[in-house]
Amino acid sequence: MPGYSIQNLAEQFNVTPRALRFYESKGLLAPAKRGQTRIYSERDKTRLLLTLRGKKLGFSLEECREIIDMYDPSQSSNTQQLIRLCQKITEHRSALLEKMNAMEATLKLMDDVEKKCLDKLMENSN
Amino acid sequence: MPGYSIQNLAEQFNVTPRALRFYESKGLLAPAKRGQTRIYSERDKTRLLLTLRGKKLGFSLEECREIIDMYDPSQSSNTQQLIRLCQKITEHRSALLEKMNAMEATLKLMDDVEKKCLDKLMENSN
DNA sequence: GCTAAACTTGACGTTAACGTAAAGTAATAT
DNA sequence: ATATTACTTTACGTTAACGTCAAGTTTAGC
Repeated sequence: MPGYSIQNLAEQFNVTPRALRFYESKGLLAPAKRGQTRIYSERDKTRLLLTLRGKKLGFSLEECREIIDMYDPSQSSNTQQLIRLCQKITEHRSALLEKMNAMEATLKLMDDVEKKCLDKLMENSN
Repeated sequence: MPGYSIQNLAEQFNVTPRALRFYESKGLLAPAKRGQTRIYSERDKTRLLLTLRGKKLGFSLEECREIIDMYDPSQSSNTQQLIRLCQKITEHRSALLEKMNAMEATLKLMDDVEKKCLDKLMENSN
């Protein structure tokens, strides 16, 4: 019997069931239902992974949904949609590259501070 | 006459004066005052840059403040504090590296989707 | 000296992303 | 059969990060 319970999936990703229901209400997940009970598929699991990944990068849930929906294979698209998708990817990529730059600048700063810090520690131990 | 007005600094970074006052209330900025009027120094400007950089990476303002305060040169520290700073840097770096991983995975995904997208477009044009 | 523009301090409003509590149902264990 | 446990929906509460007035003050131009 495939599929995960809400509690199970929540534990796998270290989030609360409430969060999963909330993501569903925002259109990020769409679990099947046996009666009232939610059953999460591999597709849901993947979308959850992508959602949390997006969050970690500072995207809003709305932005996550836009991205994930677009990339979802179930969107077998016509030429117009494919072109639009390519455009969107370019867009999203440049947003990511901006973040990448910010990240590298921050890492560099950290290295500098660490270096100065270690230097001072050497002095202090003289 | 050195220093920037609130409006000027806000425009430089494309944020609102309200945001700058808010950041000040959260301890991220500490502009001088000529009477009632705020005057922002280069130090304030740098701290603002770091704040916005942190935000872009998905850190909260509180986290930004913690990081920036710690790295601020005005914190000429004793041995204990220097050791603590080194530890914190290591911590922050691993948080950043996690984000970096998420970012690379996302870029990879984008490349894949783009490739499939272009393939389909080729088919469609046959 | 007066007006308009830019600044100030409250204080309340708003959106996102959930938390939490209430009240009910359904499956499971004893 | 009943009690515990896991699930459900509904709804109000909360925090972060500002936005948006309102009401007053200070500075710059004429």
